[in-house]
Amino acid sequence: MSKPAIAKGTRDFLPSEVIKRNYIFDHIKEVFKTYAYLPIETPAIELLQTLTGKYGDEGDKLLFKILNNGDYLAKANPEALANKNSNAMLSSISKRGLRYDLTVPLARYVSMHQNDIQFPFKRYAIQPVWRADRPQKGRYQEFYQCDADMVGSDSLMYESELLQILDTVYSRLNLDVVIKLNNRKILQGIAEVTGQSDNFIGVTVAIDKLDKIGRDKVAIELTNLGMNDNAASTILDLIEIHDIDLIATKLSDSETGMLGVSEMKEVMDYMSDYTLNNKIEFDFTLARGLSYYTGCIIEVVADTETYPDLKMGSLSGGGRYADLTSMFGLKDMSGVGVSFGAERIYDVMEECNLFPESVTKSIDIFFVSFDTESHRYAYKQVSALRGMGVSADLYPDAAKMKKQMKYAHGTGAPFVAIIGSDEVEANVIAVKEMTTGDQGNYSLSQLVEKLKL
RNA sequence: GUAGUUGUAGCUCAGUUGGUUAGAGCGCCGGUUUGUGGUUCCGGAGGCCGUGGGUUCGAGACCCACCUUCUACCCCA
Repeated sequence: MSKPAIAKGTRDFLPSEVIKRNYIFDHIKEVFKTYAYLPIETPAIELLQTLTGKYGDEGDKLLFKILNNGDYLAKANPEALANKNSNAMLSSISKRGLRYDLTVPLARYVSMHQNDIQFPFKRYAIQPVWRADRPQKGRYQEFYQCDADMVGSDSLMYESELLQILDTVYSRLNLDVVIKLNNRKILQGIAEVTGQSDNFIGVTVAIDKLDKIGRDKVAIELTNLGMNDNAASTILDLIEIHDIDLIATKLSDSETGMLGVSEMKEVMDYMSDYTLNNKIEFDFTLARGLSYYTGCIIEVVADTETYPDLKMGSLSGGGRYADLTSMFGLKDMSGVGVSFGAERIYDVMEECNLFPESVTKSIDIFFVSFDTESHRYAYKQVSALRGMGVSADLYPDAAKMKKQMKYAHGTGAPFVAIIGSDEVEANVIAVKEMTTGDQGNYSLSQLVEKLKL
C-alpha cells in the first residue's frame, strides 16, 4: 500500500473550508448576477492550439499538457524522439492541455458562438484553472478564477460597472481593499513625452517594480534601457503623480496620453453618483503583464492601512483589451473584464478573521438517544424537522451518551436534542444549547420556532 | 528555469560526535462517574525515519541521485 499524497500545488478541502469558499463564491456570483452578467461554462481541457502563444513564452511553459491516448510514442516525431528534444516532440504526442485562465477560453467561445450570442455579451464564469508554476504563498497549480467580462463594446460605462462590481463584492465580504487604476494609454503617453516610445515595454516592466524594489533601482533599470539619467528621473517623477489633472498638464504633447486621461475622466464621471466603500486611486506605476491590455488597467490589493501585517499579492485584476478575439478570426471586438482570485481572498479573510461566525455553522440541531425506542422516536422528529427545512441529524444508534455527545459537539451544531424514555412518554424534545449548557423541553413546533430565530 | 529550505506516528515536532527495542504533545480507540460534549483519571493501537543507491562492524543521523514541502527571484491570481 502506498502512502497517500496529492499532486504538488493542489489541495484538499475540509467541509468547513468548502463552506467558507462557497461563501466567497456565492457573494461574487450574486453581484455578477445583479450587474446582469450571464453564466457560461467551458471545458477544463482545451486544444493546445487554442492555448499556446497567448500568454507569452513564459506562459507556454506553464501550460499543463495532456499526453495523447494510446501508444503515443509510436506516433511521436522520430527525429525529435531520437534527439530527446521534448519541445520538438510535443506537437506529435500532445494535442490538448488544461486551461490556463478563463479569458482565452472566452475569446474562443465568443468567436465560435458569435451567431448565437448578442453583443455586447456579458458573461461570468467561476471555474478552476491550472498552471504548472512553482507553488508559493498564495500560488497554487490549481485554483479558481471568478471572471466577469464584457465583449463587443467600446463604452467606458463597462469600466465603471466593473469598478462598482469590485467595490460591491469586497464591501459585502467586509474586506477593505484599495482599487488601483491606470490606463495603458497614459503609460504610452509618459513614454512618448520622455522620448522613450521605442522602449515602451521595457519602461513599463521597470516601473511596475517600483513599490517592490524602490525608486533608485528602477532608475538603474531605466538607464540600462539606454536612456539618460534625466529621462529616467522625469519618468519616475511622472509615474509618482496620483492626480489625473496634474498628469494631464504633463502629457499635453502626447495625443495618446491625453486620450488616456480623457478615458479615465469619463470612467470616473460614470462613477460620480456611486458611493464607494473602498479606496480607489490612480496609480501610474501599474502595468500588469502587458500581454493584451490596451486601455484601462485595474488591480485590487488588500488595504495595508487596515491590515498592516498582511503580505499578499493582488486579489483582483482586470482591464480593457481592444482586440482579444482577432486571434480566433473575429475582428474589432473590444472587451473589458475583471477577475477575482478566490484563493487569495480566502487566505486573506482567514488570516484577518473576516468570516462571520454564522458561516461555520454546518447543521442546526443534532439528536442523541438512549435506547432503541427513543432512537426510533428521535428519527421521526429528525424527519419532521428536515421536512420543514431544518438541517438536522441523528446518531445512528443508542451508543454511550459520552460518545454521542462528543460526536454532536464535533458536528458544530449549536443545539443538541437528547431523547430518552421520559421524552418519548411526554412527547417532547429535550434541547441543550451547546455554548451555554442551558437545557429545556420543547414540542416539535416550539423547537422549529426556536431554530428559525 | 535560478537560489535556498523541508521530509521521523493521523497532526505539530524532539531525537546528543553514527551505537541496543525510535520518543513527546495533541488527536484517535477502549475503560472509569450507569441521562450529557468542549474540560477527570487509567490503558491501548498506530512508524519501510520521503524513495533508491553508497560509506560503515553498525545509518533516522554521513555522502550521491531523484521525489516532496515551504520561501525568494522570474512571472502571476
